[in-house]
This record gives sequence, structure tokens and C-alpha cells, in this order.
Amino acid sequence: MYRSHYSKEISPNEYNSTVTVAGWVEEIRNLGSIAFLILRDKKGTLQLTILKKKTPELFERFISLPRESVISVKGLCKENDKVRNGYEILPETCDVLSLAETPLPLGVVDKVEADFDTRLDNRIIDLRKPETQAIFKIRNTVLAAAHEYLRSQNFIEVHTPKIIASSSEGGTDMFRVRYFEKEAFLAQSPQLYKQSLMATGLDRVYEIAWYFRAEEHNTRRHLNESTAVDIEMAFINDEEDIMNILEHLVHAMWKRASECSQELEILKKVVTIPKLPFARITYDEVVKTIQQEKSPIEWGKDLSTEDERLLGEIMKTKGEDFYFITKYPLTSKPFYTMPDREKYSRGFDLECKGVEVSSGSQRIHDIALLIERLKACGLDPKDFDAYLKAFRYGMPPHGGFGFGIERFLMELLELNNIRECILFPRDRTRLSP
RNA sequence: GCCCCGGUAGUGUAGUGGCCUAUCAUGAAGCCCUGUCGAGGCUUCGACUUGGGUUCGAAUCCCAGCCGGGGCGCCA
Repeated sequence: MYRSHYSKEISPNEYNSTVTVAGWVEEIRNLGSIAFLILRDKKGTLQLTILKKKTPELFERFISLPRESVISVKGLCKENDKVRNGYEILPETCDVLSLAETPLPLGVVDKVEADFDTRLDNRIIDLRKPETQAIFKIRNTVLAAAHEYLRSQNFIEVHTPKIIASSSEGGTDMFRVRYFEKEAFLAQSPQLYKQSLMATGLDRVYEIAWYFRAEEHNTRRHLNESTAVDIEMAFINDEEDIMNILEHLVHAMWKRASECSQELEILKKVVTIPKLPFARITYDEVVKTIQQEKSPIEWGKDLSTEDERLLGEIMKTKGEDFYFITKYPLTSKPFYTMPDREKYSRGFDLECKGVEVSSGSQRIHDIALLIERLKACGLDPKDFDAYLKAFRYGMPPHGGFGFGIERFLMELLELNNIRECILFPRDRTRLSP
């Protein structure tokens, strides 16, 4: 047995009894005749205290261990007020499971900061840091909350292909892959498949999966491989039904994140739960607001990054971190978006503090209109045969959204780089590790 | 796709033509020390992205390459 207790599981019940602990050697302080070894495990750290007089052989072995080696130690647990945890362990046996090479390419507890790039080059060591790990523990929690909420609303989880035959929606660049004798692409979104599923009677589906975009951007907010929560639901009245699910989903995720007190403390963040419902502001209102603040913006265009940021600040003064921008011009939304009146659409974005975290819409379910819109967007309906087939034999009114996990986490934890939110980021230049 | 910026020991830095045999911290190796928790003290180790050029002299200036960071557009 390598471990009987994790560091944080040891309580006064274990005092004066023998425990076995295991983990990484974080630090050794050798004072000559007494040495202190800080051992780190999943839950935290603990102190081993080794006396040269009592256990001379063990003492020599311990003080020569390179930092970050993995050991398992059996010893007596003693109460001690001088130690942070309130106890220390006096080792009796030590099993060295893996020796770490020196020097470390990245210190786990060094007193100098490392560049983010260095951290990513040595991500497995970076992930040993509690503050890095905390992000992924919270990520796990918010994803669990998403599954839970969507299932409670009778959504079923589906998985659609990630190797696909043609462009999902035009627009963004896709990665090409060789598929035997054919050319294929990595999916940029599950859009066409999740819509197709609305013709099956499943009515409410969701997918949490990876998407690939070959955009050559290099910013703090973009990844070439990212994770999203996508939903699609049928028999909706209008896009308001979709927005209602989205805001409750975000609320559930945010709320659950706020309960990760240990991780938030490590990250020194406070998460305040947003109130429901989120504000709704139409695209026209946004244009008007921004024009009052600065130079006019062209109607029909999507908002620029700077406009979004400005709007974020304005909404903040009204106490709104989250808000929907609704009734986008049809020209700024993809072909499958349901038109509304002359030039508008039933498309919306969810913004968080000036950053787009989700976009969705009611979709077109009438095939004639869909083909018309494809053509209007400069796309060839022939390329969408498989997709269009789903609309020929009975397709109910429907809609959905896509919601970026990393963007969400980045805003939730106020991190300044989206790469912090994904274990092994893929960006314009990084393909390894 | 367009634009801006950067590259010095394992890590993070100082350095703006000679005072660089390159600073400091962190780290590593070793020695001293019985209560450390950013332990302390001493010793040692370790670096100018590559190639060309300018110059009596280049880490420093110029050109090109390589690698990286950021902004915009687009998007999540």
C-alpha cells in the first residue's frame, strides 16, 4: 500500500498512529541534525520530520532526494503546534518510487515566476502547482454542473462526428485531413449534425466536445482546438426559449463554481453569482449606445472587439456582467439563422463582461427558405445535401446555441489568457506538448 | 491574412558601443547548523537565438533567418 491517507485527510484521530503517505518531494530543509521534508499530494502538503540521531540511514536518504521525486513513506503521525497542518510525520520507512532529474525545467515552488511559454513547455510540472490545478478542478465542476442542468431539462447527450466531409457553415477556416482517398475536415462545430437531430424526435440534445478552427489568430482569447457546450431543441416558440435555457445553464455553472471555496481561495478569486434573468439588449440599442460614446459604427456589421469591450463597461455600470444582444442583422449571422422582419434575425449573442461567450438562434426549418439563404450567403446548396435531407421529411421549428467552455472559464476566473483554461493548448504555433 | 513587440545560465532578470573576465535573484552541487515553514551562513556551477554585416572594438547598431509574445480582422 502506497498511501493510507491524503495530507488533508489526516485529523486528530490519526495522531499517535502509523500512517502511510505518498506524493512528490516539494522541498527539503536540512538543518544539520534535523530535516524537514514537505510532501505534496492531490489534496495539499504535509511535513515529514527526520531526526539524524534516531534514523541516521533514513536521514541520509531523505536529504539527498532530488525535489519532485515520488516517494511513499510510512511513519508515526504526531501532533505538533509548530507545524502548519498541526501534525508532522516521523518516518520509519521510505519507498522511493521515482527519482526526479535535476535541475527541474520549471520549479513548482521556486521564488521566481516563469514565463507562460515556459510553463506550457513543461505543462505536467506546471500542473503540479495548486493554482494551475485549481483551474482544472473548477473546470471539472462547472462541466458537471452543465451535464446535470441539461439532463434535468430532459436534454440527452449526443456525440456527432468530428471528421466531416464539408464545411459546417462557411466562414471560418478548417483543418483539412486526409481520409483515405478523400479529403475531409475537422469539425469547427456540431452545428449541422445537431440540427439534423431535430428531425428525429429526440427534441432536446446537447454535446460537450472539441472543435477545431484553423484561424491564424494569435490572441489571448483564441484557441485552435477548444471545447464547447452545444445544445439544440425543437418545438420552440422563438429564440427566447433558447436564451432561457442558456441563462439558466450559465447560472447553474457559475453557482457551482462559487461553491469551489478551496480552489477559489488558492486562485484568490471571488465569484459572485449573477442574477436571473440576464439583461436583453437589442443590436439596434447597442449601436445607438456605442454611437453616443464614440464614432458611428456601420449598421449590419458584427461588433468589433473594442465595441464589445466598451459595451461591457457600460453594462457594468448598470450592474450587468451578463447580457444578451438580440435581434442581430441577418447579414452578420450564418445562413441557418431564422430571419426576422426585413433585415433582422432571431440570432443572439451572450456576452460576459464585454466578451462573447455564446451565440445562438432560432434556426430556419423551412427547406425552401434555407436554400434561399444558403445561396444568399454565397454557398452552394449541393455541398449541403446531407444536411438538407434532414429538412425534407419533417423538421420542426428549432434552435440552439454553442457555448465556449474556455471563454467562460477565462471570464469566470478573470484569467488573462485563454490557454490557462485548457490542459494542453493548441494555438497558432503550439502543437506540443 | 494584416500590424506591433521580444529572444542573456535550468528559471526570472540587469545591461542602450569599450567600465562585461556579463548583474542580481532563484536553482543545482557541496560544507556548517536540532524546530524549519520565503530557514540561515559559506563555497562552487551555470547564459548573450542563428548567420551575415558595420566598427579598432558588438549582448548592445544594421540586415536576414529561426523561435516566441501581443493586437486587429474573424470567432467561442
